[in-house]
Amino acid sequence: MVRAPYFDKNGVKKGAWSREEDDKLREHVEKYGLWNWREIPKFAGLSRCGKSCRLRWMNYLRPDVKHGNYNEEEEDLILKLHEKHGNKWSLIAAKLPGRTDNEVKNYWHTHLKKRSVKKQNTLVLKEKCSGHTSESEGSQMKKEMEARTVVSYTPSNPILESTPLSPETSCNELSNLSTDFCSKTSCVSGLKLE
DNA sequence: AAAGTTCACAACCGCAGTAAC
DNA sequence: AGTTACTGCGGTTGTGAACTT
Repeated sequence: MVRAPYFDKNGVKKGAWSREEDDKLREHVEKYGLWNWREIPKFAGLSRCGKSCRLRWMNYLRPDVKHGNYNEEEEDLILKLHEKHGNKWSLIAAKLPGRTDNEVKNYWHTHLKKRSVKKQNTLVLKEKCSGHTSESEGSQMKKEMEARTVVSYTPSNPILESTPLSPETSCNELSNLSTDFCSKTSCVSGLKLE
């Protein structure tokens, strides 16, 4: 699950942290506090760069950090805050006690992104549908969106790449995905959605 | 059972902001 | 005012586990 430990050309260790390294860092920080991340690894007897130590401490070793087990409240809060602030992970994490920006970011990408995209697409579709009153306009729009789905389905489409599609995926869902991608990328395929 | 694919997440990289000199 | 060093942030990558074919 994590990168295997290795040494770079400068003899600095990288990759997954061992239990022993964690203990050394924790012990040093508890004893002397946080003062200079560049110096801490030297004094703690670690072959790591300061940046790596800082990340390890901030995200996993800090005593107040909790891992996993996100409840619904937290999920909703992340979604709301992301809607409001965008990818300001440190800002979002600050509102969630015990959560780190890295963890929130990972959680959003793996669990909440799909929900967020779907929600946005539903809203966009609702708005568009409410603007088309006649039946012919509605069916015309449906055709248009289905056409966009074909145009937008390329390997470079990040939304589609990140969203698994089953054979049962409806045309509407596909349209939603392409719609979202278009709006996000200023419509690469040249079909603009206003 | 083996091979291929997707998921989950720890860790790295590069950049920007800021403080110190 | 310019340069350097340090820190923090967000994007991205690497890889083992889990799942599917």
